[in-house]
Amino acid sequence: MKELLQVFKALSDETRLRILKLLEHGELCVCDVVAALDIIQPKISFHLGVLREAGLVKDRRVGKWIHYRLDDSDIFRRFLLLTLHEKIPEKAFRDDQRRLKDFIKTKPAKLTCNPVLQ
Amino acid sequence: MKELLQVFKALSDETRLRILKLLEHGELCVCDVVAALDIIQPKISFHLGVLREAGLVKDRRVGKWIHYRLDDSDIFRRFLLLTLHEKIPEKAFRDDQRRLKDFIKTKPAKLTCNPVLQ
DNA sequence: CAATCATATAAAAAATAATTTATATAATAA
DNA sequence: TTATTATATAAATTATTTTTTATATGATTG
Repeated sequence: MKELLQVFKALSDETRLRILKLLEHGELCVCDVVAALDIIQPKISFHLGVLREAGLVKDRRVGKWIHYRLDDSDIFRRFLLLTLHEKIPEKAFRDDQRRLKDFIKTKPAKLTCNPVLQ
Repeated sequence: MKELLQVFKALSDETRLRILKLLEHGELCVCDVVAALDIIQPKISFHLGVLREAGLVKDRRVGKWIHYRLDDSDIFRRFLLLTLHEKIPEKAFRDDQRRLKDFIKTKPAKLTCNPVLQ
């Protein structure tokens, strides 16, 4: 009950949906998300924390970076994430995707942070 | 997107989950819900409004009463409601169910309002 | 080990949502 | 048609959540 509420609350915010959509294609570090959404870092950290507490994302430290990825180990959350990705068209957050691309392109040093995206 | 947010927000409140759980077994009028949840009427009306706006319940007038029922005409909402009913044990809101029963029992005149429950 | 970089957290401020109280509306009953 | 019953709505208050600003932590690099 409390858990259900926590998951629904986590999904009740546009910034957080943007983050989840961004993570659809794989793991990202906080600074990637900051750049993609063009939102200040403490705000992103706050929202990532809400998503983590709700069990919708997982984090792991990689050197001085912290990487976040979707957590679909639970079937209920997995369905919600699938629905989200299906219901929200790619173009809805086209700008986020573009800024992410640009950020990664213009920062070759960043590749140590996110080898997945090379 | 806006619609998704609206649905998740509607599900992010304990009172509203109690209402949805109560409606699992069929249509009820506002005064039934008021009695079952033991919550003042304007508050119940407010929450029913939120659920209605989100497309999770439907209403219809029956004489001077207004009946509410789950609206599962959309597959996404239907899944959410099913999950809710599956994830929240019956006993979680046992008191609500009991108060509803008592209310209906002690008000025979009410049967005009809710023939379903005779 | 001092400086820097990436991220988290705390405190204050701002925004949003829920609750209460009072009143309006609409249907029915007297 | 007046009174009553069921429900909705508006305004004011309270509570919760989000945002901002400032600072702390922890790892890395020079």
